Parts: sequence; structure tokens; C-alpha cells
Amino acid sequence: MDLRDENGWTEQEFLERYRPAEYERPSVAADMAIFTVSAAAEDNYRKLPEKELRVLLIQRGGHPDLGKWALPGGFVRPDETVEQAALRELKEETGVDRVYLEQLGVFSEVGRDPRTWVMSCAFLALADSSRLRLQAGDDAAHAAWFRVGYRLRREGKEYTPGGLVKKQQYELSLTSELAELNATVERTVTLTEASAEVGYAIVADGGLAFDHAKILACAVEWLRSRVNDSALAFPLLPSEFTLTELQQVYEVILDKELLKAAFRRKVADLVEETDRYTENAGHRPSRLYRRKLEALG
Amino acid sequence: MDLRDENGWTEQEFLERYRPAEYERPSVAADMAIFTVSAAAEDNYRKLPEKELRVLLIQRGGHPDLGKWALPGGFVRPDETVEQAALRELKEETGVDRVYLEQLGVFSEVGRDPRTWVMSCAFLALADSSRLRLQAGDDAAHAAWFRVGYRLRREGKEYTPGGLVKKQQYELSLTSELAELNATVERTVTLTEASAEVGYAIVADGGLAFDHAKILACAVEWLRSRVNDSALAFPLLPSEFTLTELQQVYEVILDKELLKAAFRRKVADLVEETDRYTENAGHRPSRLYRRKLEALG
DNA sequence: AGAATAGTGTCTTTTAGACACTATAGT
DNA sequence: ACTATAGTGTCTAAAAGACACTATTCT
Repeated sequence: MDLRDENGWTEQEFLERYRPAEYERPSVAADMAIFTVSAAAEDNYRKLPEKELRVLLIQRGGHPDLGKWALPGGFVRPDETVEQAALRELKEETGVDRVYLEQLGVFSEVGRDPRTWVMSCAFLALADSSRLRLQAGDDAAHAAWFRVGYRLRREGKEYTPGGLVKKQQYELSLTSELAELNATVERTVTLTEASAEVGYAIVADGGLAFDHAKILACAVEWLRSRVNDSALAFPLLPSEFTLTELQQVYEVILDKELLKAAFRRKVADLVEETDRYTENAGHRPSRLYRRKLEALG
Repeated sequence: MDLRDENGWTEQEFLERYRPAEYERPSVAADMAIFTVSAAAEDNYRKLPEKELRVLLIQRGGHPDLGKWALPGGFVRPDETVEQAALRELKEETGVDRVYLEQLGVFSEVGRDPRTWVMSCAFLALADSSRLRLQAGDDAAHAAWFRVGYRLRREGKEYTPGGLVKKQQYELSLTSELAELNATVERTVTLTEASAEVGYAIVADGGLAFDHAKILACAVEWLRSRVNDSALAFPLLPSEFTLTELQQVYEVILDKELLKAAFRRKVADLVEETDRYTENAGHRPSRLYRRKLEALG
């Protein structure tokens, strides 16, 4: 590039003279909501165990928010992308390295971290529970998989001049052997002629650190809104699975029962049969399926 | 909070002693793809003018990438969120302040800015063309609305052990009176049993600065994938519009013609009639509709 | 045999696609 | 009168919902 700027410099000359600006810079953390679907305990040998949606949380071992539960994560380094940082932290804290990873968004509310200017680049990760092994990180006193519940509790509309504001309070309940957290998040949809805006506010953090209740609410909503489009359920299952297991993943994410026949029709093109069946189930065995790679793009 | 950490400090004591870590920090820019739908010139007084999807680009007046075209944007400040930064920059550069704004994601590839470590938090904004007035910012030699084209040019699949890689080359063409840019972006979908990953790479930047061809490709794909769910089309229209105009917005985003009867059935619940009609159109006048606020959440 | 799930068939309802038809201001 | 769009009706095809029925293995 031989173009010269108003100082008569080429790009090369400009870069040699360039000194990072005096602007203040934020720390950027990659935090992630890693979900898995695991089987609850079942005493009746005949019945299939119920599936549960679970998310990994780590109890903070230092200030700020000492003792509260937080999403695993860490700061992004200059030699990596935010995705690489997320995968690195995930590997360090759970030992998993091949997961489905998706950006949720940047959470940058002023004052969200009392130490300094920190924005969080939040990720959603999905992993097959059979491949997980949990490793508590160095900064974590404890780590645990929490059962996730997310339900609408209250809803209200309000008409304003030229618009409509809709407020919904969702209860986010997280349960594990170590703790039971109940956070309340308010989702506000502001609708005007020209724009639409969705905002989240934490009404009660329920023992979750920073603004992580908000991130988790976004993560669950993201999951629910996208489970149908793409093949989001497969990363949550082992490579061979029954159609009932696949259906249970959908049901656990949507928190809603689906009809078997319709579900099977819908996923028919996404999977392919194997010759194998489940065994010793206490009832009729079930054919195992594989994800059909040809499908989807 | 009276909890004490391993040094015996309370959170207050910890924060008083806290010094920002020595970690290197990135600059974070909020860049945005602001779209509008405007009417092309039409010589036949009877015919409706064709609609065009347009995006605002600014020609860089300084190094690096001097002379190339870039998305408007600027650095995030410590006293604002990334959304506020995007809106502030938008206001400064276009004079618009009430727009639909959505996070697209963080683009953080190492070396994407030759000066220093800069990650871009990319936004998609939608605005009604009748309300726009363009103001060239201080750092911009020129600014212009570019007609956007985004088409698949080449596609290929490749089977790898345990997976499938699908590569698609899209041509992104941007046309204005000032310049005609043709970038090529490769979209790579990597599918394995456990995960799925979508990556973008710039094959040819066509005169677009930094990785902005990639951001624009993501923006157009985001628009196309979401135009149906939510009421994405309304921010692109004035408050009263004809159903044909609404349909044209969908068509211009999807780059595809839709059937009138089916389209009207689909949007019937999203709009409400007014008593007003278009006038002097050279043909039968058309009823004006308004967005129905009651619909959607 | 009985329990519990696997898997299929079919009827109904809803939604989308296709296309033809009528209606009407403006020149 | 003619043009170009506005707007509706209807047939068909595809997808989703509902539900009943048969099949099968393990205890």
C-alpha cells in the first residue's frame, strides 16, 4: 500500500510510529454457560430415568462475590480469539475440549464488576454428559452441575405514548447437592413504532455472582428459541442414541412434552439408523440412531 | 457482605486494595452494519419503484486501510455499555437515534487490526430510510449508502474421518455512486458427531477495511435467518405503510419473491388497518397499515 | 403374564404454495 | 379504455397435532 495519509506517511510508516492510544481499555472475560442433559436417578427398573438440563457453576473462592456461584470463565489473552479463550477455560475447568460453542453476546453494564472495567463475552456450550469429567479449577472452592429451571412467574403489559412495554418476571432455579439458588430476572420488551428492544434486569440474584443470572436467562432463552432450527440437540447426546433420548433432550430444553409420532416425523431426516439396539432395559429395546451428517448445513 | 477471603479481608477491604491486574487489555470497538430499505429510481410513473437493501459505509481517511470502506463505529468508553457506544456512534455519524439494534457478535481474530489488540463488538441496526440524514463523521473522507448483494457462488462438501466440512463461497457486492466493492467470503461449516462450528474467512476483501466483509456477511445472514420470526421488517418502514411495501422489505432481505396471498395471510396478525390510503400512484390506491403493538413479545 | 416403552397408522387441523379472479385510481 | 397494482377466493400440498393401536423384551 503506497497511499499516504495527511502527514504524508505510508501505512508502514504510520504503523512504525503508532503508539496505543491513551484510551482506557476494558478487561474482557469469556464466560460460559455449559449445558448438559443427564439422567435423574430412577428407582423403578422398568421406567426410563427422567432427563434433566444441567449447567456448570463454580463457587467463587475469592472476592468479589466470595461464596457466590458463577459461570466458569476467564480473561481473554492477546494471542487468542474470544472463542479460543472460552475453549481454553472450558478445557481447564471441565476437561472437555470438543463441544458445541456459540456466542451469546457481550454483557457490559457499567459497574457489573466492582473491581474494574470488565465486560463479559458470554458463550453457550453444549456437551454430552457421558464424556464429561469435572475438574475444579484453581480459583474455585467448589464446582457442581446444577439442574436448571426457568419459568415465567409474572407478566404485565403497559401502554405508553407511542409504544408498549411488556415486563415478564422469570424464575431461574438452580439445584445441586451443594446449593439451591433461586434468582429472578425481569425481561423487558419495549416496543415502539420504529424499534424494539429487549432488556434484562436482575431482580434477585439468588446467590449468583455478578450479572450471571442475566447471562443464564439469556442462555436458556437462546436454547429454547433455537432448539428447533438447527441440530442443537446432537451435541448433548452420545454419538449413538435412541429417538426417545433425542426427544427427551428437546423436552428438557423446552420444558414441555412433545408427541412421539410428530417428533419422529420431524427428526426423521436428521438421523440415520444403526443396526444396534439398547439392551437390558426392562422393556422392549430401542433402535440406536446416529446423526445424519448429510442433512443440514 | 462480611465474608472474609483467605487473607482475612472483607470484600470492602479487598476492593480498597485492588489494583487492576497487569494483564494486557484489548481495545473494544462497537462497529455497526446499519441497514435501510430505499426505493430505486423508476422512470415509469405507473410502476412501483423497486426496493433496495442498503448499508452505510465510511471511507477511511487515515491509516490503516486508508481509502478502504469500513463500517461506522468507534471505541467503547468506560462509562457506557457496548450498546450505548453503538448508539452514540450511530447518532454522531448518521443523526439517527431511534433504531432497532441487535448484537451480532464479537470479532476478535488475532491481528485483525495492525495497530494493536482491537476486538470489534459488531451490531446490526435497522432504520427507516425516510428518517435518515447522513452526516459524515470527522474521521471519514466520505460516507455512502451501498446497495447490498449477497449470493452463493460456489459450494462444496468434503468428508473427513468422523465428520463433514461444507464450504460455501458467497459474493458480497456493495454498490454506490462513489464505489463498487466486490468481496468474497468463505463460510465453512464443520460438522462432527459432537459439535458443529461455523467459521467465516475473507477470500477477497474487495476494498473493505479490516475484517468488515466478514461482519457484513454475518449481518446479512442474520437478517435472512431472522426476518420471519420476529417483526424485523417494521423498523425498516415508516409508521404507516402498505402491505406491498412490507412484502418488498421481506423480498429485498431474502433476495427472493414471495406470493402475495400467502404473505398477507402470514402478516395479518402483525398489522392493523388505518383509514388512510396511498394517493396519486398511477393505479389503484393501497390501504395503509400500522404495526399492531398487541402482537408479539 | 404384566409392565413399560418402541414404533406405526391414520384422522384432523393448520399452514404454506399456487394461481386465478375481481377491484380501482390515474392518465 | 387501459395500465399497473390492490386485494380476495379457492384449490392443493405439506406439516403439525392428536390419539389409538400393535410390537417387543425383561422380570
